[in-house]
Amino acid sequence: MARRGYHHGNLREALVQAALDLIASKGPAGFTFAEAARSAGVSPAAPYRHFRDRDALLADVARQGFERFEAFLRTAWNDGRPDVRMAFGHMGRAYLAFARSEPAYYSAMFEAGIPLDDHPELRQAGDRAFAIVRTASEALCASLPKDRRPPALMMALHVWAISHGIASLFARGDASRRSLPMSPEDLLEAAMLIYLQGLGLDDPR
Amino acid sequence: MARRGYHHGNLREALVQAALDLIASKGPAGFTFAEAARSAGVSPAAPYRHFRDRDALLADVARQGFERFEAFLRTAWNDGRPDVRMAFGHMGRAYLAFARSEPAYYSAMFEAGIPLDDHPELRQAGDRAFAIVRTASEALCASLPKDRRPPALMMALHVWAISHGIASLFARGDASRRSLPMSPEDLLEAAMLIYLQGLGLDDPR
DNA sequence: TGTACATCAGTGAACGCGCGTTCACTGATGTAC
DNA sequence: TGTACATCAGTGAACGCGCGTTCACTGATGTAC
Repeated sequence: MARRGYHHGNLREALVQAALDLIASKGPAGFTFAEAARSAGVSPAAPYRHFRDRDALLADVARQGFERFEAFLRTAWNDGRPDVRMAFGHMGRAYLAFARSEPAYYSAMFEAGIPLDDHPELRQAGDRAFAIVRTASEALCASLPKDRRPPALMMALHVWAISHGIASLFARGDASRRSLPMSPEDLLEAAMLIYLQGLGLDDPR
Repeated sequence: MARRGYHHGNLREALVQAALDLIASKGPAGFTFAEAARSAGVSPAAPYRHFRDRDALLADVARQGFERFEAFLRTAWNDGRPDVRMAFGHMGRAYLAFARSEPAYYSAMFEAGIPLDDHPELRQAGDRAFAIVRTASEALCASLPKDRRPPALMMALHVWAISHGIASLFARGDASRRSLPMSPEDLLEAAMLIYLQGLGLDDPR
């Protein structure tokens, strides 16, 4: 984070990184513009060159988070390889892995209370991440006989909700996490197995 | 909220109510001790007669929330009447109804980031609410043949997670709620039907 | 290659604000006798 | 029933603090010619 003279060189990114550190240690509400500036080694007025205000920075963090999340899920899904069922499982584990390894991003994305109506680019980034889950759900639905095929959108919403529920109750990295008699990953995997069985997708093993 | 002279008469409750209003409109982070005092019509020093500090008030709101939540779920479950399956459905709908009608409580309970280690009474209140879900899950599991009976605790965790996921993504009352092509209640009910089918509980209808 | 100048990204001092918290205090309440 | 007094729940003024934001400014960068 070394300054190279009067100009910082990379202040915008440094502020985002500082915000992430602050969010990680104090939650989205504990993050302040002034402290982000301080930890980037810059005067309190400098951030205004890059962000309209505090909320704009927070929204940008959330947007970047959704973009990383999308890329992360996409990689795990890997276009349904080696097979749809395995890829689906990978995606679920990736969801939890992201929430655990990037609690600050996750928190900015889902818990900062940013009004989506004021930040259309944020909603769109979130929609793009959800689209991965939806694509995966469509592939899985397509493997069911036509007469008992559930709506893929509904399935995607179910998967998202259970993943988010487990992540925010049991896998977040802060002190309000509940303890659990098993790993969040195992809990999610078991839920998915039962759910898919309910849809008529027999366990291939 | 009329004062009856020098003594307020009911300041403790008035502060809790003020905190709920503030949380409802600005989130748990937007709530301040000073503003709660102001809206209770009392000097900024008065709250210290009833709460050690700001966090103590917030934790008390969350604790009361869990107690109401527990009572609410208990009533909906109604000891498994008229039958276990219907009562289970009632409980699920009650979960969402609580999140929607009491967003401030829900937010204090699950999103305020209160460290559970510092507030054992809060963890206990949460555990008691969860116990309702667990009792209901046990009753449902008991109706399955012994050799394919899943662990009731796991089932309870699944139910809690999917309910919480749907509530916090789609049923919360603020601007960061996602829109949905169906009601949260229908989404949850469909998920539960599929899940129970996966466990081998045939739809009784 | 050198120079003038526009543009950009920072400074630093200042502001008003509301917060959490403390303090010595005082008005009201309730109880012992 | 009356009175003295302990206790309780409030006051109001004050404090130090860190915040978000603004302003006129200045140092650095890059580009036209």
